[in-house]
Amino acid sequence: MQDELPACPVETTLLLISDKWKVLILRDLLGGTLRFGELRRSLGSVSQKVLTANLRQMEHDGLVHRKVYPEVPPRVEYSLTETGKSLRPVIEAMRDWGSNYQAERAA
Amino acid sequence: MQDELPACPVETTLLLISDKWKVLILRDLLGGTLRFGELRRSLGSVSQKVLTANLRQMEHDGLVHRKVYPEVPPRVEYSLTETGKSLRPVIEAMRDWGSNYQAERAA
DNA sequence: CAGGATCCCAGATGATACTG
DNA sequence: CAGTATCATCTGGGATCCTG
Repeated sequence: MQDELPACPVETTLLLISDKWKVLILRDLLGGTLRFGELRRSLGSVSQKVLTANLRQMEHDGLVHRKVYPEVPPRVEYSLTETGKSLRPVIEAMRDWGSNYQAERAA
Repeated sequence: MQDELPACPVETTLLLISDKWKVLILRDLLGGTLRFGELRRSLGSVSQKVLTANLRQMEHDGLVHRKVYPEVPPRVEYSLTETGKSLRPVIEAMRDWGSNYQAERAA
């Protein structure tokens, strides 16, 4: 995405994962490798264009690995790089907090 | 913000803090109470309108507390509610990760 | 199946002016 | 000082069509 990183670490993280779908892409790829179509469905309702764009950025940022199989019909698998996997604590923290918030609301 | 929460905890969290400035507002208010103007300056370059809108949503969502002093000139202080403070682990996780990412990039 | 190329839009953000 | 009110802008996102 950008190649100039903000000085603030929090802003740096925001720059890389603050788009609407990136966090959800991480959530799903943390479960393991997925094909483009599988990922698309697991996300809910992303358009191809947007999903592709997000994945390309994440690949460029070193978060996602893209593996193309020279087959017909085409097959492309996405997985997290080590850097991508290292975001797990962030996603988990969000999951935990969201879970508690939902519970509070129910009460 | 919304009153209907998504089923997924991660999405719930996203719904509440995914706006451009909210995470940074949290980052700064985690350091303690701030006046409107102070918060504005510490964020960098938000417009009043946007900052106000974000704070109002966060107040509605129970993350931020707004205290108005009946003085002239006006004085309004913002602080985090307990629910807001409970987001600290999320922000910290982002800070840690961003910090490491910056280091990796430098190398 | 994966994704490139276009056209289009809403909603978030920004800039400015005004006020209790 | 901390807003409110408007108007202008911009871009992420969506819908559709096409293709190797």
